Amino acid sequence: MPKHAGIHDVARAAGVHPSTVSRVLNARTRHLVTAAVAARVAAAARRLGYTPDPVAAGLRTRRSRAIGVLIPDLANPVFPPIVRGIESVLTDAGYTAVVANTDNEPARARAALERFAARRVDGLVLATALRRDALIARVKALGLPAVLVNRTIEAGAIPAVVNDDAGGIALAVNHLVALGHAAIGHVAGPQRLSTGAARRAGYLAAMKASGIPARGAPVAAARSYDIAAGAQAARALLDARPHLTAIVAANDLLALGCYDELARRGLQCPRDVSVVGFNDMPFADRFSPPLTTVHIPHRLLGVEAARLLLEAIERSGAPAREVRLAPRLVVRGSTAGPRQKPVAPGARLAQRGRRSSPGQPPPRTAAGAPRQRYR
Amino acid sequence: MPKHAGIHDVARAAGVHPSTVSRVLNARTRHLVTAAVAARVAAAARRLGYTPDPVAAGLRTRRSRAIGVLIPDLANPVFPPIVRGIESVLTDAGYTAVVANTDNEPARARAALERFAARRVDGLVLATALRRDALIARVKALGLPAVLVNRTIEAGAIPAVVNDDAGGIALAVNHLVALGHAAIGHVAGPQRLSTGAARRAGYLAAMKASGIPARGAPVAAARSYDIAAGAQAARALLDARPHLTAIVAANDLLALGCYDELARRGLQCPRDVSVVGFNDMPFADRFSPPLTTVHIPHRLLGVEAARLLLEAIERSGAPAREVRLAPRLVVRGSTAGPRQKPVAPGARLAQRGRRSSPGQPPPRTAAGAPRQRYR
DNA sequence: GTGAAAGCGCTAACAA
DNA sequence: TTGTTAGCGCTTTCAC
Repeated sequence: MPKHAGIHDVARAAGVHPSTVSRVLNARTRHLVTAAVAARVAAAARRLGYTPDPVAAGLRTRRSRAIGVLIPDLANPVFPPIVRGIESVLTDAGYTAVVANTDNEPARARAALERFAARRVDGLVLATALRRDALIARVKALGLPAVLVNRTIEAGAIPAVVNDDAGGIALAVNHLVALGHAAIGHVAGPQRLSTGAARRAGYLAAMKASGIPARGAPVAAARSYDIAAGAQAARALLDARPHLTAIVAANDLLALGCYDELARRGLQCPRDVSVVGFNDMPFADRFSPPLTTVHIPHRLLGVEAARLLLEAIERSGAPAREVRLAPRLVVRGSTAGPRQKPVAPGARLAQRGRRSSPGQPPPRTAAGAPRQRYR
Repeated sequence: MPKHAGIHDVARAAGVHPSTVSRVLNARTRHLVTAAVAARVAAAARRLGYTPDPVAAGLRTRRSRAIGVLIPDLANPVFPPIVRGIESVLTDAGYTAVVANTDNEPARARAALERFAARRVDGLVLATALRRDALIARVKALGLPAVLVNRTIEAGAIPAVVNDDAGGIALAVNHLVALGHAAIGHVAGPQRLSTGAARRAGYLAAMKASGIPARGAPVAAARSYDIAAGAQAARALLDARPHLTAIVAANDLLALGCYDELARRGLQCPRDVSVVGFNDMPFADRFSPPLTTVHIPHRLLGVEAARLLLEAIERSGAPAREVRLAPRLVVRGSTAGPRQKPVAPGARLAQRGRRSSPGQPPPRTAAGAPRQRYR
């Protein structure tokens, strides 16, 4: 059984009343106490190994100093750095971050939210937001300060830290256009998520800005942000438009799905089709080929979200700011100029081992690709 | 301001005494109450949206129903699945998992432990254990039930869920020997960690069992489990033994470091040197070449750890069991038979683009490698 | 089977 | 400046 010294023990040892001990230990009230007494109390506390119980304190003050963090999928490598950013800021501010996984299921998110509410968390960081999210209404009903991170909601009177998704996709599209591509398709993310919708819109806008007509900008949306869904969407996209020379994927996992579908068709990346991802997840530089992608400042996203939340907790009247972080393009080995002649639709596995035709720019292979390390 | 209905509100609404409400809501005491009254109370509770406050309850019962989880590095992809396994078991059992990152720094681990203790967690899951870990003494002094996961301590009277590290490494060594390798080196992990030490010992034992003399089993230990340290160790290893045809790395990140060092020397994997990793981290099948590695059941590791902890909490007299999970080898593209003639020590970048000599078994390339998906 | 009362460890108001 | 008192929301004796 854990045995903790209580405030009474310290008070007895220091020969003062418990409330004095409390005053000494609380930064806001320490100045109300004689230096001599404060020293005596501090000494007794140290001697007894006394740790104030923040839970009991919270019961009285109605502040738990705990923050609930909702993550859609910890196994998606984008989120751990975000979590660490959140955690580091909150810990430094004296809060405890309690993170829960939702597996992208609204029901789990709801359940986790209720557990957080029951534990009387002081605020929430939500990385799970849908564009139209019933959870938000519940959060507001509970009166809990909350900040969204990475994903945001449609009509947002709630602070959020997001990427410039449209701007990031424009970077990708422009990179491909500069390489000489015109037949560029988009494997979009789930349209119920702000990232999926914003990146899709950004793709369409960037294509238009490049003078490519709307019908030359095909899109297939994936049902979720994972490899299998990416492969499925790429398949639909390439079935409809076999002559595409480049694909902009809405995130890196979808890009990996594109890799798979290209391989299945006997097409090589980037020789036959260039692929760009989004997020620059850890190890994206290790893929085969190393993935050209849009880098987002993962950790900073978490840091800013936590700061915004602390701000919202301090003065609850503050307006709901949205912080938008700038992404940047990281060029690796999955993009190259288009081939002179697009591959025939029937091209199959036989082609796999073939070397690039002479006269073409040499394909960038995994080994030869310019490699840029993450971090 | 969050507004929660309290037990008194429910009592008033149901026309009973608060203690009766408490009895109804507590599974252990519900049978002490009339069915009629119980129904009335339940209805009132639902109507008011009453959620019992586990924190206040904990103050009284001295059980917080919270478990602290210490993770060395969430950004290492091995840990998220472990965390999810832990979380799912604990959540189902009515506990809240509070996870903290230690960045592999004992001081942070200690600080996090003290925060956990202050919050009166009911138990701990530690993924951070050093072979000789001062933290453990503190945990025992606090009287907290604890379970180790993945890493364990030297002299262990504390329950743990670990991999059969030696057995896993034997799988790797035997695989290489079967391919015809004899000049096999080991890039070991940090020797202050049980995984680093056990895998090193396993390597030496397996080499010996294969009839390879001890001096033919060179080892270089990395300072930490990351890519840079792996590259550094591989460098030392190859400087000392330039004729190695295979390297067994103590984990996947170290294996990636080996990839880097081989590339730097103008050597190709697996043509010139085969590499085996350990852990089968997510996306290991995506590397270039896809990594042959020892798969460990990440999620199950977490699940078992959580179960063991719950067991330890229920009956604190239980003996400290150690659960050892069996790994399995996953063969991908980073291993192949050795070349007839080892590459000359001076071989350099010029060699990079060279095709494999005729008459050799064709190197397994990324595209052609047998690929086995994780999950 | 139900009500009454005390108290978990702490803080905040008020009194001295 | 320090002590006193009440009570945060709950559980658990103990009476009835």
